Amino acid sequence: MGPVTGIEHNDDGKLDKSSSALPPRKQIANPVVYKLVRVEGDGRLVPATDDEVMEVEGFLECDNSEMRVVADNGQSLECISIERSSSGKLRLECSEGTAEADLGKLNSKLQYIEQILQKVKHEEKLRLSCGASQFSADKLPVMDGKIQADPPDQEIQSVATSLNCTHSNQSGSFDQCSRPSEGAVESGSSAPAVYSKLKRDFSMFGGEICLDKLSIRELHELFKVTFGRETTVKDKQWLKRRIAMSLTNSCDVSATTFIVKDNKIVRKHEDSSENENAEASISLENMPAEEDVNFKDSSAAEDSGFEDNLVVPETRLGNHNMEHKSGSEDHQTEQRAAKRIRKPTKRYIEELSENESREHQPRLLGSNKNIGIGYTKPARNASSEMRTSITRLDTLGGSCIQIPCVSRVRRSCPRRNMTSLMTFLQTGMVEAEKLANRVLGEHGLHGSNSDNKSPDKILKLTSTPGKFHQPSAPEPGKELSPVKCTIELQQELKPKKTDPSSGTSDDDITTVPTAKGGMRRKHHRAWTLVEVMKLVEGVSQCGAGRWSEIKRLSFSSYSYRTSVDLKDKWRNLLKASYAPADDGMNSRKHGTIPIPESILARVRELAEMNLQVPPNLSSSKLTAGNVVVDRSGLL
DNA sequence: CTTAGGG
DNA sequence: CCCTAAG
Repeated sequence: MGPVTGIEHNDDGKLDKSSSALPPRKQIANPVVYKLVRVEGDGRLVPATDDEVMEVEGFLECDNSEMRVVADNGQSLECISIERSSSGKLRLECSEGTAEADLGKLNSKLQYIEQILQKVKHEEKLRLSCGASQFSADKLPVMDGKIQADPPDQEIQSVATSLNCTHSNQSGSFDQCSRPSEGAVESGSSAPAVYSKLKRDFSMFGGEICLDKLSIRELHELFKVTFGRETTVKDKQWLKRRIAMSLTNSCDVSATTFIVKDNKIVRKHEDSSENENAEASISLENMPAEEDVNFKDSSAAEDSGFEDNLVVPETRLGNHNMEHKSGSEDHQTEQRAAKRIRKPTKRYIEELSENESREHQPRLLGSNKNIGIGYTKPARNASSEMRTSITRLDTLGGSCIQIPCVSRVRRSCPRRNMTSLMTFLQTGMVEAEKLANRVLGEHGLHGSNSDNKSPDKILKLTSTPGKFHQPSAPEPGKELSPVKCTIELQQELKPKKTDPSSGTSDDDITTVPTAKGGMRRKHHRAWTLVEVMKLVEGVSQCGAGRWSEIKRLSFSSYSYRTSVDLKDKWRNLLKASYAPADDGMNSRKHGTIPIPESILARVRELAEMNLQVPPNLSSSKLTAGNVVVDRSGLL
């Protein structure tokens, strides 16, 4: 959803929290050291600035006491099953490996949760503005307009689900926790089960309503109780919102599971006020109810598809819960929810999209739209990407966004990095896709999503969250792979089949977007043996120097090889054939592919031929045919 | 536009 | 590979 209405600040999204140094006590208690870092688009972690730290500080402080618990538990418990990678924005760095992973998960979850919350909030606001407020009045008091609930939305459900999911992880303890008064909480929901659950969760808000009546001083107290720290903020709205958030979070936390935590929370609430207590209990209740089921659902949802933002939110929720569990208290969660939330993500996304859009979009639009779609399928491993893509969707609005993501991915991976296996798969897949596309039509519209899908899938499977290199379908993926034979065969076949139309598709792959004046061409494509052979053959047939002709005859399929390229390559071949004479070995330079002696020999012959023949050839094109014959005979 | 050659 | 000059 769009902009974050309720959220005040925003971290840019990239920021992450974690922290180590800031709160002294935390360090003491917690064996794990957290560091606040910003995750750059490329995945690098950059130390957070003071400002950023400040933003997050609150969380840290609050967490101090519990963080440790979380960490411990988290490690042993396995905080999150959901694996959304932190690729995007936030990431926790931990000194401890295990903790690290968990934390990362938690963070990602938090992010999702935040997003959801924002979304909900946003919706609520809208609703309120529309006059829907009545709705919330009784059942769900509107906290700040934040979340209330209109359960009808799937989003809410998803949220609930996610919450439950979290619980499920730690299910054992949960059950014990309690679900005392589900009925009471539910108050009047005629909605479906899920819905009702939500309501329950939100019932907490009921307490919130009271917030409105509270004086600032009272709010401060409440704040203190809730977050364990005092606040000097005089903004009533802010306080209310904050508290509301914390409450919401607390619910999650309870869900998360730790009894201990629950206890803590409960205590707090008790101290603070009746309302809070009620909420806490409620939240607990809610969570436990659907634990397992929810969890599964959420995961399923992810897998099923990201089309809806909702899905993402779910995931996030899960993460969020995890975090709570990990150690963050209400207030932590709250802060995140309030601050981090989506905005950052959006920005982040936008930035990314911009960068990529320059180069990728043009290409994508023209040739591969499908790819984007394919991504939609969520893969856990690819979570980071997924996220990105999703985000993009939000930003751009619409399916279009997805495409960019894909392109982006492609971009990131120059192509070759993928393992040979990948290449192999890709080649096959890509070609198949291309063929299909071509058959369908070159328009670039490819009607077949399926084509895209498969590649995407592969990519997802293969690729790891981190950086993602994907050779990507769009690319011809011909020669890159180390495995020459297979690839070569494919390549050869492919060109012939696709030749006619291939030009277009190839272009996509190869062309260089060159936005400004910068990038000129593609990312150097290594010459494959097949290509070299073709070149030699072409030269033998057409004669050296008639590159355009050779290009047409032998390289029509390879759009990325221009006549100039052929010429250059030939030049290199000549050099190679002559100079090193042969190492004795077929292989040539390290990086370059080994050129079989036979080919070199042939190149030499042709070279000699050219020396002799040139006059003849040059004499006339018409004679070319004759010339060719002669040559062949000579050879 | 195609070649040829230098970077 | 890229760029440019020359035809």
